[in-house]
Amino acid sequence: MPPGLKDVAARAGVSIKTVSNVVNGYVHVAPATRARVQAAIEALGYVPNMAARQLRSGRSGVIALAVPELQSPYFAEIAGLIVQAAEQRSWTVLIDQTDGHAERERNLVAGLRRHAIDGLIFSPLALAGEELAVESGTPMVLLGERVWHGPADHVAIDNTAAAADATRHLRSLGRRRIAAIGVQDSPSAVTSHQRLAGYRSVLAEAGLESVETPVESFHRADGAAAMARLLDEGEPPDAVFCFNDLLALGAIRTLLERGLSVPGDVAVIGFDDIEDGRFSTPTLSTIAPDAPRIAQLAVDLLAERLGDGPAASGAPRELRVDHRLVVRESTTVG
Amino acid sequence: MPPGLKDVAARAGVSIKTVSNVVNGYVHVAPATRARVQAAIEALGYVPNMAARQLRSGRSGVIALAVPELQSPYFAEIAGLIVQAAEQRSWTVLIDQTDGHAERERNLVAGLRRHAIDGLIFSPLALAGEELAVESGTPMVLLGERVWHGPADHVAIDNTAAAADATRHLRSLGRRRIAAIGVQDSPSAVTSHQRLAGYRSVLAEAGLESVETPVESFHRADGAAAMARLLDEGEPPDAVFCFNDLLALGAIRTLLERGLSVPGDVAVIGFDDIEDGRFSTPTLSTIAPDAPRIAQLAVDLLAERLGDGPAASGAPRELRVDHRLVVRESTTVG
DNA sequence: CTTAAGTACTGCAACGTTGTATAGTCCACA
DNA sequence: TGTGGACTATACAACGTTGCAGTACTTAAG
Repeated sequence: MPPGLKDVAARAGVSIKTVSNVVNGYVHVAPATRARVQAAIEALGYVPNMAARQLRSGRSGVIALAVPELQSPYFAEIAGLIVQAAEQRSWTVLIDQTDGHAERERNLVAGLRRHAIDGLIFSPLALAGEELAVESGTPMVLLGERVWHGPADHVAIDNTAAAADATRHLRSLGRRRIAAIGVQDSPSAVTSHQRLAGYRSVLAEAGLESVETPVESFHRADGAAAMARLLDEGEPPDAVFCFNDLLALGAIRTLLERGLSVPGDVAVIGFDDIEDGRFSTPTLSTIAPDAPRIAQLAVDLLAERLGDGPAASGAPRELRVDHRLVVRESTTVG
Repeated sequence: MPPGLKDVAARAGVSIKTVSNVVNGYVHVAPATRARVQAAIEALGYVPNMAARQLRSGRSGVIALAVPELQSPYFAEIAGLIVQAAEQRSWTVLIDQTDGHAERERNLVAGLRRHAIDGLIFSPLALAGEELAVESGTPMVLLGERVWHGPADHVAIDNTAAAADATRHLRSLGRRRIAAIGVQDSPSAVTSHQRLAGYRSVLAEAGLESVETPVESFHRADGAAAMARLLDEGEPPDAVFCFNDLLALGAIRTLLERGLSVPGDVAVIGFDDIEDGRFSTPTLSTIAPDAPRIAQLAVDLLAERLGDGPAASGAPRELRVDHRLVVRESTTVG
């Protein structure tokens, strides 16, 4: 019972199509007619029916963003930024939480929502490789490392280089027993693998022994538990590179709980530059990816694929985004 | 070009309507026919077109959740929980970030997306009172205090009582100069007003002077700045009640930076029980609302309004959710 | 043997929108 | 005076789905 073009047309004394033309800003409408139609629109409070529009055009104006979890500040930040970037194109963003479940992610890639969304920005956690390469008809942009030569564009920082930067920074403090927290075995844990590779390369270069601590997931509790294990078994480290900030905050918690000083006894660096790290005690050194740029590029890339222009169907592209080392108290001695 | 009922019908040798009947689980379909149709559906990979369905039925299967910002861990958590609760009813949740802009919130309430969503769960920040009372045709559930006798259901904890609990806890430590951080003047800042009321009531009861510190917004940086002002001007407090956990974490940061001990010199309590507070140093005492229940109730309430049952159009209801005091290191002396 | 009720299936119209085709008017230019 | 073009407006047909009405057949009851 909300008013449709029909009702507006009746009130303005014109045809349905003329109202449609006014709504869509078609140029060849007489000013007087336009004014009359506008008035009718205002009066009735007409709002275009998106379902009907989509049915005709095949476009919904909705893109989906799939992230492992919103609870994680990094993903929440990315989500916020992507919503903002999408707004410039007057797209609506449907945020999908996969919880890292492979099944859920598979459904997304298979295009279960095919008809409802125009495109997908996807930060996979459980899936990698060929599984992502399914061609679903819906344009997709991947966030995070390209893991296979699938049909999708992707945007990412150079994880390996960034991890090397972080490790090198710990090295530059003169630390000799540098541990890593965040190792994951699963072949799909690409982020972990790449950060581990960066870490290893620097240690190998320096001739230091690598100390690798596995985690279940990348939350504070995992970091705290991993740190506890590190302290209980064998020689304790004098520096730790955590594969994200949450792990680092958990690790710091354990260290302080045990009466150790950060960075005095153990220097800690994280990865992501979430806001927590700017107000924690000690404040957290970290690798800061250029998140606003990641969001902007992801949306732009999707826009190109969605556009009817020539760029709509080129080869998948790989966009690298800058990162920088942010030194804070957790690695500042003296 | 994705297959439609038409294509399935052709392949199975039945009418379009029969396919529709199979898809919708209509009972009077011969098993043999059903099987044939199912096979055709599988073979073609048919997926119902939601736009067309919505056009016919008026229902989209999408509800919107509007929160001030996803960056804030409390809202991120609520969002995640609501998505889960909605999933049980196979609803999709469209998350909308208002950034606390009044204009954006007004648009939501006015039903700008009217056609695209079946219902709205709304956590208002900039709007209050009559402005929320607009009848848009789309069922709405409010999160947070009922602020006016509008046409919407709402779910909330007893903010004032919870704030009183927090303040009483500080009082029970024997503290005498108890400050509040998070005061906001704006008439729409209902949350702030209610927590302030709870705080004041306890101080008045105890005959203590109330020390009220205003903030721009509820972020860590605001808490840090407010704490700094509190320390610079006048007699420093020996306890602080922050109106949310982010403010508290910011305040703690400032205290530690200045060499004060928490809770030794100043005890600090927050509000929301976000994960950060469980791993910060010191860990943060707080008021924990029953967030899963808030989410579940909000979705259930919306479901009732959306249902065609008798409960669809009763008087607006007000649901109270439990909270509890969580004591951690930031208020544990000795 | 008729009638009623139940089962299995089909056809048509409609949801609200927009692209295409078309028709009429008015002006300018040769 | 005719002809092309720009301008204004309209009618019609789809997009994919489902509600309703209806057909044909089967079974049960009177």
